[in-house]
Amino acid sequence: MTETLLPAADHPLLDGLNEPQRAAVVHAGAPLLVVAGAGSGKTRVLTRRIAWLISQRQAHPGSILAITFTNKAAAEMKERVEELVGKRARLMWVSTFHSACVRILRKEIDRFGFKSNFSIYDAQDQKRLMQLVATDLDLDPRQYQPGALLHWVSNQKNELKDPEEATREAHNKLEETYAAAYTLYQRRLREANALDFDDLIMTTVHLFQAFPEVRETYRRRFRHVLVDEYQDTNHAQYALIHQLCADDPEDARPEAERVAPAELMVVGDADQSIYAFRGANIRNILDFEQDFPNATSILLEQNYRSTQTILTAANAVIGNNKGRKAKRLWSDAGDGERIVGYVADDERDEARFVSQQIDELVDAGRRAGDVAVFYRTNAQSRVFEEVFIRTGQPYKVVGGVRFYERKEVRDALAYLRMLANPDDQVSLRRILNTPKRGIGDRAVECVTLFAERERLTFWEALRRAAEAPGLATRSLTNITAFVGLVEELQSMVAGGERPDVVLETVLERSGYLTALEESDDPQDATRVENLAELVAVAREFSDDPLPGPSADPDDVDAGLVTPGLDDFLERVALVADSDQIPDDPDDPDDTGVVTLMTLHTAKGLEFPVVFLTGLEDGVFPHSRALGDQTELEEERRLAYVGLTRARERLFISRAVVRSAWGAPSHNPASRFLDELPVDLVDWRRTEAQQTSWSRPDLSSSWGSGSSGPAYGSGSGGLGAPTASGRRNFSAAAARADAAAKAKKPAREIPALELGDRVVHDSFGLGTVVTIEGVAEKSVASIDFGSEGVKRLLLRYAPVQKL
DNA sequence: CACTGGGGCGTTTTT
DNA sequence: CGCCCCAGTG
Repeated sequence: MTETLLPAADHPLLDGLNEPQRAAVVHAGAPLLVVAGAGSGKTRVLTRRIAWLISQRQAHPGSILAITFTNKAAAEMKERVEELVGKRARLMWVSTFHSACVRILRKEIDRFGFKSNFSIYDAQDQKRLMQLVATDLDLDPRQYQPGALLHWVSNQKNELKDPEEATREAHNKLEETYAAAYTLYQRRLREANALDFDDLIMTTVHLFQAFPEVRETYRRRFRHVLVDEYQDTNHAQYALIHQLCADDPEDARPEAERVAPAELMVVGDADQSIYAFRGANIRNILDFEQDFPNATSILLEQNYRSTQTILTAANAVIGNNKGRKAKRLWSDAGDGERIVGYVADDERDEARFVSQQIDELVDAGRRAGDVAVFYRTNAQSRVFEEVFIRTGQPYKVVGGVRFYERKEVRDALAYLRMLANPDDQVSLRRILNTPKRGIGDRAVECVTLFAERERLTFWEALRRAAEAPGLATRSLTNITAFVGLVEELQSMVAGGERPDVVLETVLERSGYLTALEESDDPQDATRVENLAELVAVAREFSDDPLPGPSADPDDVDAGLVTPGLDDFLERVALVADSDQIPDDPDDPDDTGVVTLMTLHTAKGLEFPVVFLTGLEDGVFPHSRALGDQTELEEERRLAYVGLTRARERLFISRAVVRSAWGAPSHNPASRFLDELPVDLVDWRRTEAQQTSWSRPDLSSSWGSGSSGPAYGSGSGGLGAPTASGRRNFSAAAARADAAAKAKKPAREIPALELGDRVVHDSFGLGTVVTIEGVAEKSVASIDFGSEGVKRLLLRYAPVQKL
């Protein structure tokens, strides 16, 4: 199969590539595994290969399917390929597994009795639905928590097991109950014309299995399949790829008549597999050569990202994992600077260290946007935020409390989802009485019973609520009004109105916006703003044409269609955390902001300066992984991912004492620290240098070597030690302490006015929204941005006017 | 029917 | 410590 034009060695698409990279780009024929170490230029290889396929091997762009991990990665890849080969690139399918499956399912799922406007249920929707299921089955909520049930269900789906199979395989009471919950859960999903995340993949695979002609259609269509981050695929995703790209064992036709399978290239790095907890199967990449006979592999070990120091450290750590394929990253960028280490007294001290280092870096000419701070769990971001606010360091947290998880945003989207798919029970129930319109639990109960008896969907039952027995007249009136409202809105959607217009109308006509505006809860002002933001998102989305389903291959622009409500909902359902990363990188005018994120979110990214924080046993590696070799190795891979994000400078830190939910605990150093070669790390401060004995005032209350905050000379400024280092404190003592703290200043009440900027000891920077009362009794509502709006009694609140 | 307050929980990581 | 659920009251 290699009679394809031998690459002219100087072809521009091969410019600046090393030998294995070139080989991957021009490879033709057999399935190819590219084992791409961190920073080895795999994105470059992927984009160049796609461009090569199109321009050198005459592949039609529409015959290319490229799977990436996030939508953002997909958009970037598409853009880069477009730069190389022009607008035709738009016809490619570059997307996540989930988006690709949705696209297929919208077209084909009617064969399974779903309608193509199906809803996509996220974690919260799933939980609600599972709660309904558990109630229906009379399950003891303590023994069978929705979360645990869903976890089990998710595993079944990732293994492609439908409820029947799961039921057959249940061999004890527990499993039988789980299987029963799975069965009913799937039935409810179907009734709601909804699929959850895992269903998107599983259903597509089942569709291909049940309808060979459909599978055949896509096998014919996709001549080239490329999968990024292959180490993080689960079994269902593997099966999907296999259906598209392996020889079809069920195809009985003679060899000559069969469609040759697509050319497959997967790219990945087993050392960066960090999603086993959600079903990713590291075996997919390790066994690639068995799964796809006569596959070849190419190893990319030269790293173009980091200094050799950073790579040596990363190699050393990952080397402690058993049974991995040998791979050693190297760089010719030189050693660079040593890694800087710091042992902090507590998490606050750690954050202060990070902040101070960033200051120094910025003074030395570094952009704040070059810096990222990583941590193991989202909760750890908080103290960094507090300190950054105090020091005036602009930052951005990626992930955490997400925009799309806010109550008001979810309410608004529930309206839209219910309009697009009236069977969507979860969304419908959510907004039925939001804002309050006098349809309470009693009424809902009546309608539910009526629906069950008459075998109607919940929506149908609402429309025929007049026939429902036991419904109060007032409830019926309210329901009728609601049904009228919905039908009116539905006609808008049916008329093809733009998503942003629909959204605005929904917010107006439903009274949702008015309710928020009239509310005296100060948080609701922020909610109005968030909804305005959502409208803006919808508007931007509506303005941007999408590639249509039946694009004419020869006229790229003819294939573009105006996005509809379904498209908008789909986009919103499938966004990832890392899709929201500020993408400034090289704007010289913009010095950017420090980025904070979890290690998981950091995958696939790189930063000139990286702070890897919280390196403590119990934090990272996480306590739940400590007793389990497999999980510990996954944590180690996570460490490897973190280390290899750094281009030039790497800082590592830990805190001796860390307070988790109010209670301080003393954490030993992370075992990963012991795995770093000692000569690579410049420890600016070690545990031995801590001055824990310097606080005689606390000697009576320290149980086991807790050290109070000991500030570096001169840098203090935080006054007396707080209670954070103490342990064994009763709640009463803590309260008394807080009271004393509040009383102590006996300070005057700050004279605040609307719009004043203030700083609060724990909420940080805020803006005064309202003022009520006078003197001793004056209460201000202050918007603390990500912390929300707080009502504070100014006499006590630790706020200062700026 | 709506709201409030107490009590009991629990936390990894996320497409 | 903060969230969510439930019970009791206006």
